[in-house]
Amino acid sequence: MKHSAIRKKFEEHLRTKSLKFTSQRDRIFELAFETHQHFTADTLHAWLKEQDGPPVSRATVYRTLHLLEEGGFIESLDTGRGELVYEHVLGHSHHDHLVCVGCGKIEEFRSEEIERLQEQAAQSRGFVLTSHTLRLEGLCRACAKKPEHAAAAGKAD
Amino acid sequence: MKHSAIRKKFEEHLRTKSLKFTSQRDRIFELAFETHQHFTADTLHAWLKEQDGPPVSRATVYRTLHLLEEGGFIESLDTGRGELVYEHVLGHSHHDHLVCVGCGKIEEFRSEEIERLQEQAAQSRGFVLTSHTLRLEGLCRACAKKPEHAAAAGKAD
DNA sequence: GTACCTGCAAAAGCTTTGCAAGGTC
DNA sequence: GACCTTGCAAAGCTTTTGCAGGTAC
Repeated sequence: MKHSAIRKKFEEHLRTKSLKFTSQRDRIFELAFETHQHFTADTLHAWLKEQDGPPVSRATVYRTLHLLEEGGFIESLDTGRGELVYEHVLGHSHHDHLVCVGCGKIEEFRSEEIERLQEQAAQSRGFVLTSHTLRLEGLCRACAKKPEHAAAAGKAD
Repeated sequence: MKHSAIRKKFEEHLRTKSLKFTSQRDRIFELAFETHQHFTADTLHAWLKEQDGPPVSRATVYRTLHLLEEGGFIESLDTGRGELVYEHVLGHSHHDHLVCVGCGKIEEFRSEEIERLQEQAAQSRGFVLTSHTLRLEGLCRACAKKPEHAAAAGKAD
């Protein structure tokens, strides 16, 4: 889906819920869809500060992020330590994450087979799936080579 | 692995790191391994309060939980909303989670095939896996029947 | 006796909320 | 003009930390 189409969807979403299209929401939306990185509310807030426009409060960032999440425009996943990370979703198909515990890098991947097996596992237990999170943790190629991480690569204990 | 063996391991772990075996640690350890549920630090703290013994501070609960996690006795997974949930691990093989978004129930499951595919996906991207988290979200059989959840089961909106 | 531990209470970090002023439709 | 939004600052949560007294070894 193209950026302009997604943007239309967003405006439409706001209209549907009789919400206003404000400049703050516009800027937050744009940043969320311009980046190809995962970001936290705080990161996005910092990006806004770097921009030319007037400052946007942290509260508004959080509120808008919720709005976008509810609307299915972005998704949150957590770093594991009390912080939510967002990524845009529309125009960007579903995928899972490989997280490097050495450097924090996040890679995305997708396996149709895993998706299928998940569906199957859920069904056999009577669940109707709405979403899932698969997070593989380990060391990326670069970190696995570093001596200080050699131990972690060898064991699971 | 039997409870007594796990307990020995725990005592040994403490000794190895020249840490003391205190009554607080003992009680926290016991609770973590007695339960078959997932628990938060706060839940465990509440369980301690219900017991006959003297109260144990929240700080100690957190500290001991970290200790147990480091030692590989328990694992944490997050609910998705700023709260860590623990479960014991030794004497309890690896598994993934099915979480009901309707009632919060957590079911465990394991699929060898998914495990294998994960390994494969990681390897092909140069990652050495240390752990993973697979969390399927949806509605359990009971919740899927409830009218207030019917919508969620059908759509992703 | 020497670390190490504990409890308390305060602090920290992320996120949410109440309220009055301001913007959108 | 009505209602939704914003910003601010304060509060809410879970988790962490400094310190003084207590405990295991």
